[in-house]
Amino acid sequence: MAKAITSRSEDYSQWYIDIVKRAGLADNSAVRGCMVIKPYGFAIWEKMRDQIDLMFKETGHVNAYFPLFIPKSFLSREAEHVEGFAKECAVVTHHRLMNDPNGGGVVVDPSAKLEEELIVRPTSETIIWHTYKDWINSYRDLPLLINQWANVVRWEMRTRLFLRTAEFLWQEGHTAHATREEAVAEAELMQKVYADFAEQYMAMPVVKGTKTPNERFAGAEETYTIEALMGDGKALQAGTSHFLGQNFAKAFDVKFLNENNVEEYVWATSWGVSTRLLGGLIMTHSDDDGLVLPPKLAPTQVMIVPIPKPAVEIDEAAGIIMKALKAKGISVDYDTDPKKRPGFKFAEHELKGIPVRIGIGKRDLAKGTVEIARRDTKEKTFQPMEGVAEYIEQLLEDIQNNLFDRAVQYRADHTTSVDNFDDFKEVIESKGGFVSAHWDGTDETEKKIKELTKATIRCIPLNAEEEEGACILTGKPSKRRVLFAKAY
RNA sequence: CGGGAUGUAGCUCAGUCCGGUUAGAGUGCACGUCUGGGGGGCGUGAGGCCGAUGGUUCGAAUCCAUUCAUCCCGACCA
Repeated sequence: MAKAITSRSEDYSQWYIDIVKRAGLADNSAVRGCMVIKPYGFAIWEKMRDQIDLMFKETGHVNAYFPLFIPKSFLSREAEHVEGFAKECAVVTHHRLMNDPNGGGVVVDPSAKLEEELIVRPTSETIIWHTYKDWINSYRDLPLLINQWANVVRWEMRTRLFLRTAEFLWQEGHTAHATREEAVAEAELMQKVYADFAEQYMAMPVVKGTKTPNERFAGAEETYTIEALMGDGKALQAGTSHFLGQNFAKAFDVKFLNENNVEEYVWATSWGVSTRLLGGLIMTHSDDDGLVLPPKLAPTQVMIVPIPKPAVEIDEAAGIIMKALKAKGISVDYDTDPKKRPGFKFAEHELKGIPVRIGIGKRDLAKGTVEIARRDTKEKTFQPMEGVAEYIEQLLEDIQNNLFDRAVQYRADHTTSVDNFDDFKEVIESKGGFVSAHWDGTDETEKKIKELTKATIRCIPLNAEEEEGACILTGKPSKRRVLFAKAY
């Protein structure tokens, strides 16, 4: 194993790949664009998933599961939707293999051609709304608040571990409502749920906003987004929530009778976050020594390392500490591997982002203390054995808060307001980050700016104040600033 | 789909230009040993149809052709 990972300043992209691989999060697989999520990476995903799932249930949603395959014809029911996804779909055309009569292994059996091809879901609006038609008849059937945890496939041209893979894991919520207002409220609520999760658990600050028509989800009337800023100054769309209007209800003929016995189309939302969040987590906190995990999402929050190796007194002290930590609901492990040396273990656990390390050596024990090292700042202190669990409980909270504060500060330092196009280009090209600027509200201007600078409008922030201004490109009047950035 | 590159040990790569016994290194792995407060030292060992196919040649990892795959940079995207 090489001793160091590529430094962030040297090659950010390679640094990211090094972290993912060396920390044991994921690997490339035999299938192009598809990754193997390794146990440690999956453990983090499980922590995230469990928490998000809890938050969904607290807001009244239930889980269900819909098929992986979607009849091809479903995709063409909603015109914009097919436009948005058709180019990147995997298609199942046959259902059987046979031995090659020429001895070349197995080949597709031409007689097993499907009557109608099946699409491997890139997202499930169509199959779900086809199903909802049967489930919804009356206003009493509404709202329908359903989520599913699933894998989806989008045949991307270029992939990156976690950030963009051909197959990825996600959740997709699909809700049906009696009124426009209620559906809009739902879409906004889920954006808030995502933002709360990102900030309180991932310690990743996000900007809540709406997408421009150009960046909107295919088939949506409004897309609410949470946008995070990564360590290289690029933005990451971390989660989206869509108000779908009546588009899917009309495409799949989903109507209900209201209280006045009048037939109406249903109003819809859909919303999702994916394993991409793991990429965001990595790029928000990690450093040149490896992964840095916020305590709330760390599979192991505390690692105890015996120095230099396990021994009776050390094992005893470790046992006492572990018991006290576990009683507080803190996950802790004791690294008893006799073959590996302390220095190796320190580096290894730092690489894996374990928030707190406790070093116990005989020298310390004689003084009744242990060494405590925090991952986020690399600071080490000596603490008395007495009350060490309370100290660590507080320390984990401090680390969680410090990571968030640090990320907020970074974002503040990398958010720039500009009022003319020269400054805009300069900031996008050199400093990066979010650029707050006026825009005339047109598709053409947005596309032109993207062409010229590669920056896109990440969102129209929810909290944007009304402010008279002039579009940085065209000089036309604008009522508020929007956030631009280069994005993943 | 355009542009660029690479396929040799589990991993990272040298060797290829200029063909010549038995294909190398580092790291990882196994065993032994001395160690032990920030990625240890020494010793021994296992591990390869040099991406695939076909050619040229007395002889191919090396030259030629074809092919497959992967990676990077673009356009597309959560």
